[in-house]
Amino acid sequence: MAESAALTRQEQKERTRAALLDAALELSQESGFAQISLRQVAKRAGVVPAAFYRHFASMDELGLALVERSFATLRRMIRDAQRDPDVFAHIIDAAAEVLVETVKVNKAHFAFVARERVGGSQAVREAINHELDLFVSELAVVLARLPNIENWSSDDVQMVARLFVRNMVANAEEVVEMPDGRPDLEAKIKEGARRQMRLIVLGFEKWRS
Amino acid sequence: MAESAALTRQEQKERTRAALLDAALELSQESGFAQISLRQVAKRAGVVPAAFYRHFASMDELGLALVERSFATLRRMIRDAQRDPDVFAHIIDAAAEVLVETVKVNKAHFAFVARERVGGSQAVREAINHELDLFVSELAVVLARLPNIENWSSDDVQMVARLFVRNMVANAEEVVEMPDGRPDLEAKIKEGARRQMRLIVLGFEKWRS
DNA sequence: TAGTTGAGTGAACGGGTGTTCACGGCGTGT
DNA sequence: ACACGCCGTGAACACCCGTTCACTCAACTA
Repeated sequence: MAESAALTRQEQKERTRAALLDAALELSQESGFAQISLRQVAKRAGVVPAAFYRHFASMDELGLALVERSFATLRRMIRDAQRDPDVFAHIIDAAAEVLVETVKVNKAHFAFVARERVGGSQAVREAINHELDLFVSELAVVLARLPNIENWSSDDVQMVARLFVRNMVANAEEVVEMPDGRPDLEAKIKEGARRQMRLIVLGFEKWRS
Repeated sequence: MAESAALTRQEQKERTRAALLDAALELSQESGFAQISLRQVAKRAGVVPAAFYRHFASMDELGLALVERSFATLRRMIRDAQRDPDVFAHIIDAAAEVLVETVKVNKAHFAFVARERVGGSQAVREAINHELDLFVSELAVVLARLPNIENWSSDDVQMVARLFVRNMVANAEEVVEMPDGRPDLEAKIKEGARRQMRLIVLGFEKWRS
């Protein structure tokens, strides 16, 4: 059975674990994580159901691991975007662009987060909302340095950050629901996101308390 | 003829149907509509599983009936609010107030819509998103008559309506997730919704194209 | 090299699932 | 007063589910 190279015990275990995570993510795209079964996941991963327990104590635990993995890619998206000088120059156009593109590439992860944020088990829901709260706070720090905002109360900044993240999530949901190979729809979503953000930013100047 | 007990055949049937709908709504509050079973619903409704089929061909069909029922209460909320002269006078404060109060009273229906909008079966999801699109269009008609908006393009008006409905849905989700008997949290959500709407409205004046 | 460890196996269990079917009983139209 | 129609019944079916157990056998360790 030695295909490529001899695998150490640890490598093999990690590989199976990853196969289980991939299988679960894949299956949950079709019907939602909450409705897939341990047996389906094991089967798709090419493993007997009992072997599942060598890696996770329950489907809930696997779900939490998936949350972590999904938010890791989300954070990477933000980090990469901040490094790009074009993004800072035309922040709104870039944000819409980056959002749609990244969601398209990591569709499975975003679909998982969007769905399970409200539809999942209690534990998974709480984990996702906690991560999103962290995300709002991170964005608030960035926003607080913008010209029109620098002397707002921190409550107000937090509010605006929530407004943005909320819309980001909603736009991500739209991209996820979007059928493949429809560049027209994609452009429409991008344009919609851009205009919504511009409208919100326009309100910045006149805001008081 | 008999005033108290005797029920006509039709009345009795409708009563069982309603019991099934109520049972499903109740159970879906605890764990989500997609994870409850036909047998659980029948049991809670006080009926044998096979009897279910006298009223619905499948759980999916029952789900669609629930979507209809839930949006009926949502529409009633808007209709009632428009009749109230106070609402037109202080439109934003009133909207936040009405939203939170109505969601609190009809928690089950809003929870159902919020969850199944993204987490439900394909058919249920599509039905809900269709209803929400109708709702956006209705709101767009109302918004188009506002002073700063009256000569916007219809695309722009639709965009703003989407922004509002999106936030309404998100705020409704928050109220639904809110534990009972926490007037402080409730006030916070209300205040957050109010400020978000004010910020968006501020952008109206300066909007072009 | 011999012994230990632990990832993966295959079978078995008890229980919940959707769906079907013949049947009983009661409101109903004749 | 009678026969019909239809809602609800209870049993049966064939599945799929999560979980357990003793097991194998290859990678590791001493």
